[in-house]
Amino acid sequence: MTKGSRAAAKQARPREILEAAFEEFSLRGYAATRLDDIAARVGVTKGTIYVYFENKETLFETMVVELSTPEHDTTPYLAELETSAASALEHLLRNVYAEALSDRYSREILRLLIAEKNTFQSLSRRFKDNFAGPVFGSLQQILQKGSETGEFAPQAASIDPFFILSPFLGYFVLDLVLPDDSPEAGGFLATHIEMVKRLVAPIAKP
Amino acid sequence: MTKGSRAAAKQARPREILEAAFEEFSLRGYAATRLDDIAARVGVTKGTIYVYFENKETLFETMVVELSTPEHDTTPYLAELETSAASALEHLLRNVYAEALSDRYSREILRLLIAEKNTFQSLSRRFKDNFAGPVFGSLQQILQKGSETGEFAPQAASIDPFFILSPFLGYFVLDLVLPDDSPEAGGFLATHIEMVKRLVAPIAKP
DNA sequence: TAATATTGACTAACTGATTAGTCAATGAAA
DNA sequence: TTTCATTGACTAATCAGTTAGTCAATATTA
Repeated sequence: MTKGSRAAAKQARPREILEAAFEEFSLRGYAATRLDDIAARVGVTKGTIYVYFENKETLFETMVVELSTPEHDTTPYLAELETSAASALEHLLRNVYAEALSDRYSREILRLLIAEKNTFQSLSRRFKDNFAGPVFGSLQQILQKGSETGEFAPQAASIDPFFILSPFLGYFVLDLVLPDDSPEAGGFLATHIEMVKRLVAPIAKP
Repeated sequence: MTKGSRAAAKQARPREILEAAFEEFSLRGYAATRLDDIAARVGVTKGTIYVYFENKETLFETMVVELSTPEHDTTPYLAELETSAASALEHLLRNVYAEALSDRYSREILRLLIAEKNTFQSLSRRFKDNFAGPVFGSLQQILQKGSETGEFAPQAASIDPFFILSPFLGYFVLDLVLPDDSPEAGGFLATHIEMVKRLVAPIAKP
């Protein structure tokens, strides 16, 4: 709980509550989380939460929106695409992994979105619009351009962009469910890049 | 609700309750599901559930165990491995997809396991022992054998078996969260097989 | 076959615990 | 002294789990 001047405490309060909410919601899920526990984690009482948030539902939705990574910026890849489609592709993959691994919140929030998909459909839609959509779109452009210039095989343009990212999502989920069994991230990324390059490469049968 | 002779009704009751429990739990998650709603779906009252199941927790765990696919039989792949590592690999992938797509329950149960991983860790362990473990083990053997016989590149033996399956898991999860955006399964599987073959193939740079 | 006794799956109404949400009172900062 | 963020006791609703009692199906007897 933030002390100090009243103004400073009040200003810091919403973020403190959101972070405590994240811990509790990700531990227990939406329905099983008690607002009293969130309040206790901050060091205040439940009434205080209602000063800053309308109700439990709003608190949950705000937490997801505020703590999950904002929209993924895809302009760097498209710039790089002028030089080399292969390096734009590699760059995109490295960034997606880096972002997911560095972000303390996004993995658990993805799990919450999976868990609560029937209860909070609007959040899945948000995820799609802000993250999945742009990334898939850029991938599509990279595949298109690469196959046009002959850097990739012609068929590369018709690969579903999601396929390129699917090992990443699979890794993410395995690590969520069975963290002890998930391979080390660096090696996994290296294999992933290798596999994508071979998949889009012009044919050269042995 | 099953009618007919008392004996027949009693005999069918547990399965009816488990199927109703599946519908409610997968719709709302463990904590938000009401036993009254499960009972109403069967056409009985809550007390009846307690004739057959000890409590809510036991009902949930039994539902997952009874309705999820039993252990995956990997012996066919290992037999096929004598002939061709590549075809054993393809066969394994086709079977994993076929099993996941044909089973009305397994996709949603996987989602529940992801959602409840902190609450029902024992179920994740079961999933690992009965499904993930055997499949990863067979894959490991296929990669090993293929690289020994020269059918695959030498490095194939050091690929993490999970990597081979990761696009499948990614597909599964996307389809769970954003069903409207997931590619058609047949095409996805074809790309997956293609990519795995290229990944393990002996090097032949263009 | 008919009358009667027994069984046990099921119900309905209940209890007790839990928890989202409210609000009048408080007390510390300005 | 005034302000207002915070408290904590409160309500109302929800829901897991319990149990005394019911009644239709079956078993038993005559």
